[in-house]
Amino acid sequence: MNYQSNDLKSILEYSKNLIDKSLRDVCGEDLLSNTYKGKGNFGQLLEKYFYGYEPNSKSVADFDKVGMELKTSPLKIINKNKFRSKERLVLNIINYLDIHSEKFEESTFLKKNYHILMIFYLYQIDVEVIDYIVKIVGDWKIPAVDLEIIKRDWESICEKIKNGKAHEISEGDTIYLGACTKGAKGGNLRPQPFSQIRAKQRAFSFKQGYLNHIIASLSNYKSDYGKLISSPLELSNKSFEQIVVEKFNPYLNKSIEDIVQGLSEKSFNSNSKNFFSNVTKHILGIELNQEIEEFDKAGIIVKTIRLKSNGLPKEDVSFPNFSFSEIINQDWEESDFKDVVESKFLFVFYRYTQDNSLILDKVKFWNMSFEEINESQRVWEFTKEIVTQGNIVNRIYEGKRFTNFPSKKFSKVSHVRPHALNSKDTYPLPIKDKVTGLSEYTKHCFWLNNSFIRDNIYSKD
DNA sequence: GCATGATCATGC
DNA sequence: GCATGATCATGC
Repeated sequence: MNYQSNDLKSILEYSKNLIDKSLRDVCGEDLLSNTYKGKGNFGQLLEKYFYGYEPNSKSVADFDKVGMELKTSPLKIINKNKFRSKERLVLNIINYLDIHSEKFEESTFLKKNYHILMIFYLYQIDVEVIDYIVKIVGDWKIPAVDLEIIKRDWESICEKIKNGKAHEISEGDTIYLGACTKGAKGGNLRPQPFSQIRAKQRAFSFKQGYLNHIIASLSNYKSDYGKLISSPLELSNKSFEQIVVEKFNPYLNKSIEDIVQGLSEKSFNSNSKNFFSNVTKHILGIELNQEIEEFDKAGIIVKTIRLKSNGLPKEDVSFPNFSFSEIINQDWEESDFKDVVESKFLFVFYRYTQDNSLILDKVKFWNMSFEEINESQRVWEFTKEIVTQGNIVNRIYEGKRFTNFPSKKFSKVSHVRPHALNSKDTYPLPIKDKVTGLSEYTKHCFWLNNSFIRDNIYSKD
């Protein structure tokens, strides 16, 4: 191979040859000789045929002489020449049995993933792996501010293991560094040191939003992001969540009119749909035309809730519509709804007073507990079952259709309801509905029950 | 007053 | 043209 494995510059220069090329372009001869059997993922093939070493899962870095790991990851294209990550980046497997005795600074995770040679290729459906085109090759290290957040993420994952709760770990527990399930669908249970309960195998991962920012930093996109935290020192005695919540403190119990007082009416027109999102940005000190960098990196979902004076949220909270034909072919582990319920949320609660003014009441970060995630899975499985059986409509009464989708009575956490322009705004049904014979149905989505938001998010702690 | 089905309005 | 956040309408 045409590089020196003990020389960073040499490795990088050699790697740049991949840009805008496929594996077939750069190592066609070796590939097409009889050693390549048309099998293997992109990363493995790249290691073997381009870098000339056998894929390994050692706990030392791939280019161990220079302390750099090799990671490959797929991109999707959003608008011409702008790339987004197709998925999270899966890092090393979490060794439940050993990790509790590690310190972050000397951890396997940090040794292996602090310095990464990132190779991003454009994923295309129905294209052979060796024909994927590499788009970005970059020498990347964890930035100092991110390192503080990642350190706390790593520690909180360890803490759960130390408390005998490895089986309750969720990606929503943490900010940038997740612990994603890895291995055979839902199976692959492993022992943990401080509990008899076996836990799903998990690996450290950079969340999808975090990867988007790595991509942006390596490809010099002009960014329209505002930062909440500019120096690692700010994180020395406060967590990220504390810092964010404290920014809301001066506005607590103030009316929405007081909060936006003196600000331009154009941006703070209370009829505008992004009004509350603008108010949140204002409170956090972010320009209105900017996105909040840390939230985007962490995939944090901000939900503004208005509580009626009796404390019940005025509305349930909706999520993106699901496709009927997709859900019947998916497992829970790969479903979009699982990603949603394993996200971290920022809830901003306003409350209507007796005289009908709206005041900022409470702000909190939240993610679903283990039991609530299981409950969401039950709702999801039931929904899948109904669509699979063609059993959507229960009866028609006075021209109105009543469905079998899981209602609020089915689960205290979540229910399924229409979410469409009108009843004619539909997605195709993979199996015709038995009662009506319909082959398409009004778009539906999963909702969080307002009573659940009151009892398990607003009222707790 | 709530649950469920239905629909609206804006911005990309 | 559609996703998203938000709201309406009706019957129990």
